[in-house]
Amino acid sequence: MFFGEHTYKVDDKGRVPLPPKFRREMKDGVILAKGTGEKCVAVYPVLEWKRMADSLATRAVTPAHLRKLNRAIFGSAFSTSFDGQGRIALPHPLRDHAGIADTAIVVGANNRVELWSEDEWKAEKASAEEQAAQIIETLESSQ
Amino acid sequence: MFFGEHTYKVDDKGRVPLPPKFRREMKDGVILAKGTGEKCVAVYPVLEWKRMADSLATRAVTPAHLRKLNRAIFGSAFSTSFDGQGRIALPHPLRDHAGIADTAIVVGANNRVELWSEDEWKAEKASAEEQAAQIIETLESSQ
DNA sequence: CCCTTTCTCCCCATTTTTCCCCACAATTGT
DNA sequence: ACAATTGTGGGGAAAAATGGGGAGAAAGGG
Repeated sequence: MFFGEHTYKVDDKGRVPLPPKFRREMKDGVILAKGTGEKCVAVYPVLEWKRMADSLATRAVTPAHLRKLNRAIFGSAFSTSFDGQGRIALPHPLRDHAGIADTAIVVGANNRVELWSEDEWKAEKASAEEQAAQIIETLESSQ
Repeated sequence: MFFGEHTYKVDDKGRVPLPPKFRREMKDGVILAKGTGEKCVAVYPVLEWKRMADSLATRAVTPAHLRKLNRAIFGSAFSTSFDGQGRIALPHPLRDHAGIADTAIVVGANNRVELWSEDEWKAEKASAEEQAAQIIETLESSQ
């Protein structure tokens, strides 16, 4: 389980540290993938990612469908691990996708970790909080 | 398992490098074939390709059917291996089929690798991601 | 049948990138 | 206050990306 929001520098070699607590849950290696829908990079512990990939693959209805699905799932995923200082290297396609320059916001999101650029995160957080507030409103008014 | 999306130059002799991780899984040689259905080149490790060809052959319903199948499978397949720099040479028929000019997108898709032209990949990726997103939606909402 | 041309394959060279290691400052916990 | 951990920055060795050169095989035309 990953919690919290942390800010880290991305050095000019594209390396990002993760919080020590996160590393300990990911020492077997991680899978980097594009955040589905959002402009961020998703970081999964390998086991968690395999579980997800399997449950997706079983939804394929035809061979052509499965090929396409594999392309989407595996094509956007990169396998990597930590260096001696607890950093991971961001592949260029992913860094571009998330628009991450020299600062990354590292966000714990239950079963995965997400990396955001400062700008995208600010926008996402604002809209997330607004939506959450609305949901809470409707919940409370229906009591 | 093949992961990720990588961009490589195709030199004027039609040679394409593959990522080092892919080479290590393919050092016994590879089979190049037309992507079934899609405008791409499929690259299989020999063992994986044999497994596939066998499983197809056992489903042939008549001898004539089997002959036709063999022609289709083996006729468009090329056996090759890596040169000293980790490149494979693309036979002309395949390069034409995939419309690959001077840049190839190398996509890991689980048990195989695919080579795409920039344009075809852009289109395919968009539709593949859309499909995946739909499935993810249904997964999440069914939880 | 032989010569020419093309293509393939293998080797070498250069630049770029990646990876692994070390160093130091800042922070945390004891 | 001290020791250990963590954030940040680089240096240097190794690997990888890219580009050609040239020998030999295959193809094609006279």
